[in-house]
Amino acid sequence: MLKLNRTTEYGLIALTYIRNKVEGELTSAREIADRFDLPFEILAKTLQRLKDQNVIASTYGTRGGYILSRDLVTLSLGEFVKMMEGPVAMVACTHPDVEHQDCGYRGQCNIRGMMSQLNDRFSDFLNRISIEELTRTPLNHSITPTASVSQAAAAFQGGEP
Amino acid sequence: MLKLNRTTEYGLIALTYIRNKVEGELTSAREIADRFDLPFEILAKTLQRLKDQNVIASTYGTRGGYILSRDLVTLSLGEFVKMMEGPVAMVACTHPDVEHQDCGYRGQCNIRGMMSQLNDRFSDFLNRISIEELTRTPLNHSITPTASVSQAAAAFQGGEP
DNA sequence: TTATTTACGATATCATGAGTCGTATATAGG
DNA sequence: CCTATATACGACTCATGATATCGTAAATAA
Repeated sequence: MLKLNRTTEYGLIALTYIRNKVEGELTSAREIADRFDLPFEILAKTLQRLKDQNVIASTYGTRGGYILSRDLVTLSLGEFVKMMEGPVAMVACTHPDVEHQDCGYRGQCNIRGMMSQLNDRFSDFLNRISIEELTRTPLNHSITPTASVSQAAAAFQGGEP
Repeated sequence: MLKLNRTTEYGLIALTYIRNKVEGELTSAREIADRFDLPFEILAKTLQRLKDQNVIASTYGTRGGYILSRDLVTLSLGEFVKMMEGPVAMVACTHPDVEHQDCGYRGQCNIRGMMSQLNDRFSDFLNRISIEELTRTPLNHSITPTASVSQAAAAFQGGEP
């Protein structure tokens, strides 16, 4: 179904929340988990991962927490997804990072070339979207039911599933 | 990892093969399964699905098989994936077709608006790619090891996973 | 009548995503 | 020094959905 992992979603929720904090204020995993009703352990791991990738920085101890440590303008969705989920590819067997995983059809696949091109275009699509853009909120820390969904429905391709 | 279903891949392999047949010649599921070493039952179902969606037409009986019945130029990857896998969305909960599946975070989600926009852009990306384009092969029925993979690797974003 | 084909549903298997549990380590504050 | 609150990290279980398999029906050419 081509959807993002939960961890990626949690990461975006967390980053959106953190980046809207006043400059210099720390955010704990507990705070975010409570605020958005997310499973604490998973969110904690997600944040640790973001810390490993130098997107956020951590402070140990009682009043510790996380703070933004990277310019989100230069962080693309492609890079972000890669951090969260590993190599991005619509078709795994053509992906350079996964190439050693021989799909077995190597010599008799008639779409490998096209799929490789498709992967490129897809990764290009993801790389043109910045996390800065994606973590903007109309209102700060917004709790918006978002009315724009109906527009989305209109723009979406028609036809029955 | 944002990858296509196997059925979608099988469908593309099949369509690529079928469209390169000489005009009017039928192709059986067995023929494709044998040719590309794919599980027959699944491929058969895939073809039946494509037939239900009027992409190909079927002929019953001993010398039966499938033939193209739709202009692939007007068939987009977005539409195709939807046929194969159901509603396309990077984030399920914002998708109009899936909206009734309340994710539970409705009132307290800070990314719903952005995710809805992302879904739109993603579906736009998929809709701009035609299946005609995607099922072209450099050589007919090509069995090509595709050298373009190295270019793909170069174009791909760098950094370690 | 038989071999070959599409058609369709039910079920089993398996991979992986998602979540849980347990423990270690650091630090602020009393 | 002690305790509450954090991050840090690994091992494990569980649920879901993708993938594959099985069985059977129906059509048609030879």
